[in-house]
Amino acid sequence: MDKLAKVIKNHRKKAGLTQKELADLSGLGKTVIFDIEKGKETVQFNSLIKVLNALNISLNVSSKLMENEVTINEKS
Amino acid sequence: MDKLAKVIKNHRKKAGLTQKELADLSGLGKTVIFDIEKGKETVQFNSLIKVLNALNISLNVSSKLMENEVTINEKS
DNA sequence: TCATTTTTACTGCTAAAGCAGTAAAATCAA
DNA sequence: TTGATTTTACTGCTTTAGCAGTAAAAATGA
Repeated sequence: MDKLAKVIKNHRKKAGLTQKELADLSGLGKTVIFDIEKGKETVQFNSLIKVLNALNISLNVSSKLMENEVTINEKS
Repeated sequence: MDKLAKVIKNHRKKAGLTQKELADLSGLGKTVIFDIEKGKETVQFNSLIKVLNALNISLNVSSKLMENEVTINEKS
């Protein structure tokens, strides 16, 4: 979860956004952005998806039982 | 989100688990398992991770800004 | 250095997620 | 078909995530 936090913070920085700006862009409150980047585990999956979409980050699942990886969110 | 629901349901079936069994295995209530497989978007990220770990499904992020994909949960 | 911006952290409050219990509907297996 | 299992769906109840507001700490930059 900490890894995800770092990825998100990194992308936000590279996009030149403040936490507040990312919050507005994602349609969320600033608190959640802060919490996510802090690595808080108990956030809504929905909130995470909104942030990932705003930052154009793909979320994928894979396993030994699957031939191909599957992308969960729709932004590329 | 619907895609994720199908992946999870599929893996559960292949593992020969009922929703209740997966719930216990994940340390969650049966309601959440049902909700997740129904494609409910407003579930705790934490809950999802627990289910994915129980089913040995990797959750990964990727983007154009990243060279390599990053795995979020620790189970392979 | 000093002012401005940003981040971190805390506060109640409100909305809702998660829970077990129950029961009907659906699925499965003998 | 028939009985047992599983899934779907709904019920209150409890816990808590998310919210804005505020302010201190940290970072930025002129």
